[in-house]
Amino acid sequence: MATIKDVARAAGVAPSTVSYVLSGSRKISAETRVAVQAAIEELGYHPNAGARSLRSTRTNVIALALPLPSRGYLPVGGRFTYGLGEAAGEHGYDLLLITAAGGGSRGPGLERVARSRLADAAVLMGVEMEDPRIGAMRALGFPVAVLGRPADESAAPWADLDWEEAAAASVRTLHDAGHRRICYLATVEDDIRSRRSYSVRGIDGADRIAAELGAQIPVCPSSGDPEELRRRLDALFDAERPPTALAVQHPAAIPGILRHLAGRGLQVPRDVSLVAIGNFPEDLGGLDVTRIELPVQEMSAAVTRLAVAAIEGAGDPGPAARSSAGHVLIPPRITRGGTVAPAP
Amino acid sequence: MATIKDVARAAGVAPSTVSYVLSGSRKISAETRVAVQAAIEELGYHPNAGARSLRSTRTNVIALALPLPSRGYLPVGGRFTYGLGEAAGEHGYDLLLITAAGGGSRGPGLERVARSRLADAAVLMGVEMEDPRIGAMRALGFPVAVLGRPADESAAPWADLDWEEAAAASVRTLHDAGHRRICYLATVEDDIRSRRSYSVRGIDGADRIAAELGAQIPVCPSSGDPEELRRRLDALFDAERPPTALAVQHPAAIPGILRHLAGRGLQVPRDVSLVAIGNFPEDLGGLDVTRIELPVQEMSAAVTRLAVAAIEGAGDPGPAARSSAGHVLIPPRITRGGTVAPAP
DNA sequence: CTGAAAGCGCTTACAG
DNA sequence: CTGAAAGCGCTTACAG
Repeated sequence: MATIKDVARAAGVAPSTVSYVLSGSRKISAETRVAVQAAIEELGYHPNAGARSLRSTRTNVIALALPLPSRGYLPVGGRFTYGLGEAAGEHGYDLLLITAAGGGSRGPGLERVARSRLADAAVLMGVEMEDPRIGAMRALGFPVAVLGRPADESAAPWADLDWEEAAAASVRTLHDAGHRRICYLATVEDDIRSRRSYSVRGIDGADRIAAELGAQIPVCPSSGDPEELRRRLDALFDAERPPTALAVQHPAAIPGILRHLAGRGLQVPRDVSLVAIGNFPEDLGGLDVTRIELPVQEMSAAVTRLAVAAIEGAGDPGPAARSSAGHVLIPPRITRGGTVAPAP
Repeated sequence: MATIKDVARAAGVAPSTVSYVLSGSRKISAETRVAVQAAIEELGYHPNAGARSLRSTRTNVIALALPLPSRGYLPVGGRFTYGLGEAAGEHGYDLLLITAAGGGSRGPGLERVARSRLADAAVLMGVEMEDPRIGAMRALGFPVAVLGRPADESAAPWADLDWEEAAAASVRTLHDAGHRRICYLATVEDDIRSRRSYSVRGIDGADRIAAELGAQIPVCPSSGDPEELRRRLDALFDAERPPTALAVQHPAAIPGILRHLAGRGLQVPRDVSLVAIGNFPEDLGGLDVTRIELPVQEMSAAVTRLAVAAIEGAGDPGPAARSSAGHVLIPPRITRGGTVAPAP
């Protein structure tokens, strides 16, 4: 593999000149610049990443700390990897994956990556309301950006769909259609128990809109086990005053829920209206559901921008600048489908 | 951040001794080993990745070259990232993502990563029968392992589900149930046109079993556009002699296909039998479909093992050893569900 | 406008 | 059993 010395020799200049041509941080005569670029092209030269990062303390890599997939959920993390990879690429960064379990025998991935300077920053996914990773990374002086909205909003820059408003808007849509017996089917209980931020925020939004409307909006956790979920639906619809509408924050379950309702002889939307919250377009496989989709591209772009800003601002500005770093709350957009009808 | 010098000072030894404790490549007295390990623990020391890779020409990173998601398919690449990340971790490697488009302004990702030694090897996904990436990496002396089964089977180590046999077994299952009008619904046409290996292998398997059974098994490409797919299904079932059974290699489309058949008044399996090929468990969202699932863990583990072997054997053994490197063909396992019944 | 030199933090022959 | 020294390939003050 060609080194900077090879390029320098081929171009008849000093290695440092090659470096300056590459970084553009010095004025170079057109003549030598052209010669250097020709040599680079000719030799297929790319700077050695290890040497560059050793010298410059920049790796041009962003680490992605994936959550473990919750039982019964699609591995949401995987769906973000494209969006994040592309966003990172646009800023000149590559993306290094860290699975929560990962690291093998080398210890917990995130801390190892931070300490060994394998990356310049980390994007944290599947964040919990009180997430220990944020404090840990801050203690190491390692920049992070959070995909999600933790309780302490000033602890780190973050970007998220506004799940509170998404839940509220879904319920409001159903309420506006005249429904008075609305049930909020929340995320799977594993996620609620571990206080994943989108779970908690969604439930908070349902509670908030209930208070606002002066309505009772019971919240029911979903289950990753399809059979268990069906039992809960049965319990709900076997009750004396069954709901006429559902707001559902468990995207992967939507097709199964629709099938189960049909199996009970309940037609959607004639007998039951439904709004889905936070699904990927593909989750529904062509089903025409009224929904709030997860804006993967927007979220990926936003959190990447924050990570890059955190890298570039690291050290320089005071802690004040770092904490008010930037918060991006993406407003939910509701897509009208065929699953909401006026209350019977 | 602590360096090897800090550790050496704290432990009262030379930096080289710390290095030897870390690598285990030299006998160290128990006393000094303990002292060094205590200092490492104390200081939270992790070796700087850049320095280490510069010196040792090993990064302990495997690059993952993702395919662009085909239109209408779930981003299959994302589903593999967990499996590959964990497998890599078990071998002491991290995973660096390269999206096909990726690299931003820095040029095509894979070649850049190879040339700059950001990784020790690459795993190639979404491979085509004649995939130019394989030759390109070979020319650079950069080890690869392929997730898929390209035409030139000796060009690189590869691991794949045996799609030919998967297709054949699916058709055979339907034939055994007495069906004589079986249609093979292949992958989306984009994938067929670009000759993605699983597309081609699947169709080859259908053709092979047709010849074997002396039967006509028409092959119909699927479509990423749900509406277009419905039109094709209509054309199929409006024909004079409509199929009584489908083998479907387009996992994401299964729920939509079942709904569309139901919409036409066709009951599965009473009127039409169906076998799904290559789906993830979550694709079906609880549907009880006779199917051959994609063995993500097995495939991930196998291709990672091949990548690691390619790294460790790089340079050392002759080209003979490299080309016969190792091919893992995973036999399909059929899971009986409720979508196959005897022919009417 | 360009070059020579130091040094980033490691690993690994070389020496004892 | 341990240490001193060279050097991996870059970047960036320092010098002209």
